[in-house]
Amino acid sequence: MTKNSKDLRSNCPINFAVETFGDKWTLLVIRDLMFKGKRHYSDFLASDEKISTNILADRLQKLDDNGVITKSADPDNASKFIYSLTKKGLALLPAMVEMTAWSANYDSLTNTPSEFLNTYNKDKDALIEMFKAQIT
Amino acid sequence: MTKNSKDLRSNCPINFAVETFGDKWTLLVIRDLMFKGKRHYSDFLASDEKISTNILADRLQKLDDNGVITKSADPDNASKFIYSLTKKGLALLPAMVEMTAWSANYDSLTNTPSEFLNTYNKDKDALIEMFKAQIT
DNA sequence: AGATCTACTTGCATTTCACAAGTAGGTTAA
DNA sequence: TTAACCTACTTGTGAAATGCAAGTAGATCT
Repeated sequence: MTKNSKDLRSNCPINFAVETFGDKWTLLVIRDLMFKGKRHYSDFLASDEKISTNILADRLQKLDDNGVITKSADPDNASKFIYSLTKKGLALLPAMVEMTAWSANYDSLTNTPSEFLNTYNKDKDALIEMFKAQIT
Repeated sequence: MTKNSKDLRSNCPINFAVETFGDKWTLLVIRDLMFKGKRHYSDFLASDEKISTNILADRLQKLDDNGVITKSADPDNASKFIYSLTKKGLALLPAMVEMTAWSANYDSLTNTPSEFLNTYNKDKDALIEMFKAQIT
């Protein structure tokens, strides 16, 4: 088993995306890292959607395996770990912004701030840069 | 149960996206409609990833229920149906393009044409318009 | 009219997931 | 200094989703 033989169903790029985050939970963890500044295990557990702890542990591990996030010791507390997006994870930002815009347009109950769509419609690149600058 | 009470886990836009296409198969069906011109049940069944027929029937139904696709009789063959993207489904094109670009950049085995990334880097809007024009 | 095509449904075994409980190491407060 | 608590998990068990094979009903081709 070499580095690149990951037993994908196909080499289609959309399939690669699906194999990376095509489930009910992974994208929510990425969202928490990207837009909500969450960094610790217990932060993710506390999200609105109530992810269960075994699923969270599994998804964090898989995201790490796939190079989307990294796990490091927290210098402020030896019993905590800090999870962060890698460059590869950060590169999902444009896709996340597009998904958010789509939902804002088609989900009548969405809680997307109206300012998001305004900026999205005026200057999409600026919106993406704004989020990028804010992610630590 | 009103039209908008869909029992979502939250009103987060990313969660809405996940509830719509967050599984191993739905995005592949959308891909086939968007980029591969597939329209009939048997076309989707024939994709590289080998979706099984009960899962395909279920996903087509859910996409129809969610207003992402429509199902109509085929005027050329009374035993066939034509599946098409709605406006809501077509609106996923920018997100699909971003996901494709991400995979093209980070999956060494992806079969994305190099021309895709060239055009994406030069003029993203033009790329999206090009695909939009091509979807019938 | 019989075979084939098309879009499914049904049944069953396997895999994945959700929920609850348990655990091991580190931290805090008395 | 030790007991309670915090943090990041793992384990067990039942429920749900999935995969595979077979069956079906209406339409079409020959």
